[in-house]
Amino acid sequence: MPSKVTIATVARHANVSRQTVSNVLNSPDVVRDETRARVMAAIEELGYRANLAARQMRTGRSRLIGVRIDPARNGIESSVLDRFLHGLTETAAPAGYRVVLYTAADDDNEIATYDDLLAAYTLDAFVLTHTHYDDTRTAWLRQRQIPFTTFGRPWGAPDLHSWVDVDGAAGTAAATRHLIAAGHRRIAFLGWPPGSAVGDDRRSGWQAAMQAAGLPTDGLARHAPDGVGEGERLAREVLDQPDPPTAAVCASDPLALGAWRTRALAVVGFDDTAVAQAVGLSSIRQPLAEAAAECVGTLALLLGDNPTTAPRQATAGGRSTDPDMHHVLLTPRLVVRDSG
Amino acid sequence: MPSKVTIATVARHANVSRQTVSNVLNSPDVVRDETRARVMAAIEELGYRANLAARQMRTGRSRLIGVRIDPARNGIESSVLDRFLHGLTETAAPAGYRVVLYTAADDDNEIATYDDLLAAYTLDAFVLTHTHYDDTRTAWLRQRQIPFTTFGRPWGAPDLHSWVDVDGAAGTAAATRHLIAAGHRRIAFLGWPPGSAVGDDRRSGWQAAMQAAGLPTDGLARHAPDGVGEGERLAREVLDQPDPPTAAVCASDPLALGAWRTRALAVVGFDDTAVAQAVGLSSIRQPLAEAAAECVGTLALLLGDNPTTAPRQATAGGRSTDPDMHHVLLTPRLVVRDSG
DNA sequence: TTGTAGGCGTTATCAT
DNA sequence: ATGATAACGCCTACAA
Repeated sequence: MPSKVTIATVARHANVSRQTVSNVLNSPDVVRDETRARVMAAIEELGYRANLAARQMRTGRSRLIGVRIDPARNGIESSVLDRFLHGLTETAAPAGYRVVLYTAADDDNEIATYDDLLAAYTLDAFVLTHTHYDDTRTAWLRQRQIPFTTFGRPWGAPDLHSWVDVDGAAGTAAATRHLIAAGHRRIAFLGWPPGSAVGDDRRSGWQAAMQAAGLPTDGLARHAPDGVGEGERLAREVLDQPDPPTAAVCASDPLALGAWRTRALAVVGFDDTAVAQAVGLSSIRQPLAEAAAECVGTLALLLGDNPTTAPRQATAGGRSTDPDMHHVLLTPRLVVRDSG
Repeated sequence: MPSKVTIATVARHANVSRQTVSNVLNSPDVVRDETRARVMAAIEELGYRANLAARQMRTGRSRLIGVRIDPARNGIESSVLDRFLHGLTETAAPAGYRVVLYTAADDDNEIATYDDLLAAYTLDAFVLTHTHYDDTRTAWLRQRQIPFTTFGRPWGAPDLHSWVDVDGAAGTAAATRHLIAAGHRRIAFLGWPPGSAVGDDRRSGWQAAMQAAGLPTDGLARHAPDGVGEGERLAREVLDQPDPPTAAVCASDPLALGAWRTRALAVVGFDDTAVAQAVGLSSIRQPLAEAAAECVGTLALLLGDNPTTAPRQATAGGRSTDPDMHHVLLTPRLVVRDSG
């Protein structure tokens, strides 16, 4: 039973005091080489691992990071969060952190959950997803000085915390340029109703790329809630007018799939979901693993981990009062398939 | 700062000793009504929450459950695990447990991770997914008496632990009967190469239903690795023979989508993924939220939680040596859409 | 450089 | 029924 190996066991085994063992772990440079080697050998041999609960009582740090998991909403978007979550888990582990999941119905509910998670489990930090206009969560966390970063910019709010995001506008712009290069001149945009931060951003990329190419956008944008049926409807709408488009940039894969169904448009979707892969839809793919890694890196910074220190031992420093905010904007990549 | 409220604070506030507060929390029946009420009021007023790290040092229990998260393999299956994970997180919380994520490349790697998670974080239990033939993980856990349950039966191995699963054969049987009722007589099965436990199971349901209806199955089964392209190829293969089928039951949505593409077969897929929903594929849907809830229930049993006790206080009993094994087999549901 | 002495917040044991 | 005391494993002074 390896769990019974404590720091005292190691100390006895290496003929040193418990304190020396602790030093080897937390301040290796303060102990003599020969001694350190002996202690390390004992640790190895005994398969010792520091008990985090005990450590936490002293340090107040749990090495646990909270992330929300959402229900598979439209059923289609899920793969995005899924990949992000996997990336987070994978990069957090070598940094000495583990990911704890929670669910929440809305912002208020999520804040209550923070409170609970903080009080009971003493989570070290949170990664927030799905940032939106009037996001109340960030203020709550900031006020309490809880370390956190968001996957998503602080839309429409002052820029007061670290964040990581993917440049949606750059994605739709790239898609638009790709279609222009393929010879299209009339290119529509099918997106969500104005007012969703992410949706507005994606639309702006199309608009900018069109304007940069000297192409008109009047009457070429249509908006509806997400969905395949809606996508098809919007597509027929733009097609059913004088001088119809020959291509469409879409804010999501479902919308794109609907448009693609008409077989009358070249189409590019967004998020490169399983659906796009399955039916051969061109789509814009977010670098989610990278985004996750950046989130972990940001948190490590916030938590005062020394990057040069070995993962597991990295404990020392108290969390600095206000490290520079970290802002990372990643560029998505267009995946070209049959649809355009 | 609510985290500073300790059991001592409450004790002072209620004019009792710390121990009495602890009793109110862990053995409510041992304390006088009047006292309990006073303590509860203090707890409420102060917003006290037990510190789990400290509790863990005494009890050895972390109220943390480990679950593996996989990379989005084929990119299509992800939604299944995603929904399961969400269900787990959601039902674990009211039971007083939180879900911790980890990744692992293979069984050996996963076992090493158990070791780590157990030693460092003292996880209380694990939920294993993706059980398979020659699964080495369960033996390791059993040997160490680590509480766990699997989502998936112990395929081809002695039945020595609790598990929850969905009856795949029942699903394909239902799909087959549905197609028969719709008038089909020649019904193919498109699945994965023999040797995958889940795949073999799904095939058996089709076979049984066909035989029960007195219909032949000779030459109507085809196997290939998962994928849309493969599905289409298999479909053409069965169609390209004398007396071809008019319908196909498939082991997965990608295979079904490929078959559906030929427009020559009625088709039913498996897992009701986002793809099926998007393109209107009939598919068999696993009750993943229920499965997750059953897993949590099983673990609660294994961990000796008293179901009648309020969630958060439920701590008392030591884990009993060998509670009855829990086996739950859930029935999936056929979702009928355009494809058959 | 190494050892000794608390104490983090809980719960279990044992008195009262 | 309630209260004092010890102990879980670790880390951080401080002393040697």
